Amino acid sequence: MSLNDGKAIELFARPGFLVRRLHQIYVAIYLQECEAFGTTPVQTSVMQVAHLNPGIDQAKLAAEIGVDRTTTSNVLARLERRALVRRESDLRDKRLRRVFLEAAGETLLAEMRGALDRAHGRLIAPLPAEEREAFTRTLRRLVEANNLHSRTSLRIL
Amino acid sequence: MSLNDGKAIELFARPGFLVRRLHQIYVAIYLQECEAFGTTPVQTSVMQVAHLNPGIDQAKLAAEIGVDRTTTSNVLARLERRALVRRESDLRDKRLRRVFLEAAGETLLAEMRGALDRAHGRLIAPLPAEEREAFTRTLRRLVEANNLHSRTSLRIL
DNA sequence: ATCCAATCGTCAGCATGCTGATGATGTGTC
DNA sequence: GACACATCATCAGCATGCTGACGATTGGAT
Repeated sequence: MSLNDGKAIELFARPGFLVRRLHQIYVAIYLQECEAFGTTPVQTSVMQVAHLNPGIDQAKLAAEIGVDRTTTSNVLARLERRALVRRESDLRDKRLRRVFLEAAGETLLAEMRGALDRAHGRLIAPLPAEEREAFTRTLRRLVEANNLHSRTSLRIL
Repeated sequence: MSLNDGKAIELFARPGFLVRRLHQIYVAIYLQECEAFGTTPVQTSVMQVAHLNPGIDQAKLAAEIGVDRTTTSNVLARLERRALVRRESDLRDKRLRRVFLEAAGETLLAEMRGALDRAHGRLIAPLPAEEREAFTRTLRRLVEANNLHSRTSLRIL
């Protein structure tokens, strides 16, 4: 049984199955390209959001990347342990913990830039150059249209 | 900050980020549609492969769905606990544990058919009907081309 | 016959993700 | 001012995924 023998067609015609597998593949590619940095894809997303939004609270940060608050909290704890990120309780609203990217985090993010570009590039490299942009746009379209289906939806204005 | 304000464009132009998010969304849709069955997407894939290949060993089953042996072993243990699946040691090659879908598993799989179709359908429903097929084909193309990048590659003849 | 390399299943350990629950805090209403 | 309700962060618990390691077994080479 293989990709090409009829029996497996079932699974390989399923967009949900293929998306799971493609995600898995992206993680593998990322880990190859970013091995030297010891980070994960989600950790990188968290740092990017913290870079662009210094002082954002955890719940808003979670909404930016579409990960629930619990997971985000855990990811931040790991980044904080490595001193890439800092969390400060808000003095006015004591429920909030505000997130800041530390200097070490800024440096790391800058150094990762090339590896990150390569990782994303390799994922769609098998497509003809003229189809890559369209594929990414279609992905984005599906993500935006289906956004509300998952518990922690991305924030959309 | 939102999907549309320039700052977030960064992440939303990244195919890797979008694939992670779309996978997350598919899981959420699956769990809505298949809530009554108490299964996960991977458990369903395992059962489908066991249905089509009675007596397949765990390693080959893992390769069929692109999940590593350890995870597959855990998934099978859970399915076995629910008596949906049975594992038998091979008498000739004692390293192997052969997997069989139990009658209860066959029944469940049959009952899930409609919900599964709906789940996969909803994922690509936001696309114009004439683009859905092409999108799924592109996904498959990327999965096949990048297959070898992840540790547990899918078996390809 | 004996060693060697490969394979299989499992273990420990870690990182994403989810759920439901809880405690602390804010906000709005009356 | 008191009360209900919402929001934030975290906890426990579970399911996917990965890595590196291990013992058991197999098959091939010598």
